[in-house]
Amino acid sequence: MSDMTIGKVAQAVGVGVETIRFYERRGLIEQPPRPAAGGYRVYSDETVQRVQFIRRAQELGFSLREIAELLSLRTDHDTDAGEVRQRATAKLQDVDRKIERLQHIRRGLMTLLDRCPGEGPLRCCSIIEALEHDRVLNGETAKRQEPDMQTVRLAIEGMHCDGCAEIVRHVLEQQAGVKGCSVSHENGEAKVAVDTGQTSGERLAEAVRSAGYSASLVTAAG
Amino acid sequence: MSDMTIGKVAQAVGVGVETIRFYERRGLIEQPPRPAAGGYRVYSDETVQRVQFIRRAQELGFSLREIAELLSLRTDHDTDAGEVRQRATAKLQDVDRKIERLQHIRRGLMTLLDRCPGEGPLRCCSIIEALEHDRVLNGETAKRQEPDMQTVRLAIEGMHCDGCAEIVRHVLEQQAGVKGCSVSHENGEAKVAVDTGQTSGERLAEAVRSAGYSASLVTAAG
DNA sequence: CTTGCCCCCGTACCATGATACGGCCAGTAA
DNA sequence: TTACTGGCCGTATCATGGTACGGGGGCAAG
Repeated sequence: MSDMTIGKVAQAVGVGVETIRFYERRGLIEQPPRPAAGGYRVYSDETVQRVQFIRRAQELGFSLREIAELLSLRTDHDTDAGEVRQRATAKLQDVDRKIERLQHIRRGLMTLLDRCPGEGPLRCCSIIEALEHDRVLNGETAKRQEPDMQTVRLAIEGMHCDGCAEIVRHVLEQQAGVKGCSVSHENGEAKVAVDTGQTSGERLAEAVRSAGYSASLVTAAG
Repeated sequence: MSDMTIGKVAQAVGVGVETIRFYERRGLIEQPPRPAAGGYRVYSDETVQRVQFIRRAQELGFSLREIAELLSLRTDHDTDAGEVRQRATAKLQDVDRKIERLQHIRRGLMTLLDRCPGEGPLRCCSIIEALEHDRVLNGETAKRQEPDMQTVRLAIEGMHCDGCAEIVRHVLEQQAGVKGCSVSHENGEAKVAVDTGQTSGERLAEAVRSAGYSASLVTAAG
């Protein structure tokens, strides 16, 4: 399958001709010389492989710039596999950050939708109201240096043994802003020392819920 | 705090002057007329509110285009609050899709990193190799109709009671491709009926681990 | 009255990943 | 030979959310 025109390559990979040319301009693939005799450029199977490489790396979240680096690593025979691994790890962290950011957004939207009446005149719309007056999300922008430590109590159902309590403690301790916590399966309760500048009780409850328990904030002081 | 210059507005909200102007060009905020007497444009507190609205909505993942719509909804007094809620719901779904896509990417990266030796010459690099030859991700492109059902066994440590087993079962059942499963805390084991076209044993183990247990694939047939 | 900071305005530019257009030429089939 | 498809090439455009620059003018303090 060597000796193809650009259109064949595009078809083989399932992308547009313009896309191939775009990758050429970006230096991701080499443009074969135009035959001295004139006529069309001759592409080989190697180009197809390379474009497929690019597409697969894109599916993994790598940008074209990063893919260019991966490609040159691949060509450079001094490259250690650890170098590649390191990039993949970095990308994984990158993806994790994006996911975290989106989950942050998700929590904000959920909170608004929770409070929303869902119908009626606009002046009753809690969403618009929140956008007008509240700080909707509390992470990220609030880089407050002085932590605002509080103790939050969570009522947790579904813990059947100390092992469960142990797991809940583990989950809570992994949350940002949690400085310490104690969990008791006898009482069905967790006490969490938390910097409310970094997280909120509701978020902690959500974390516990996503581990498979039911959790709710105990609002009354104890 | 009315009667401010554009710079004051920018400062009050914590954005650049150029950003305000950009929003004006995009029709998100109205540009006050230049005084007939000449001099600087006079901005009011309302502009500050409006820019803050925009920023908050951005934090919730709305694009400027969508925010423009929200703003005009807000002005239009015929708007029902349900309209706003509907947009928020749509955005939530949007965010969920993005999260899913990223988690898909994440799984792909994890799979690659799992198999990766981490050092040595490049020809041993399973990551490069996968990009060269494999279909790295299996969702989305591979819409295989015929499921490839198998039974996977997981050895799980840390389940102290039936409640734990219950939770693990719940976690497993939420995974894509899982058709059914049984979990026993006595045996420290889960048997999962799974479509390996949609997920992998390692991914299931990972899911269990992220719920706070330790899990490993039982490779020997039982 | 000068210095220096800020506003005004239009335009250009950044990254990202393509897609589109127009004019010309190469190759091929009827 | 003619017509049609498709390669070639440079440039422009799209969406997204801004940032930057340059020339000019306003405004206030020293």
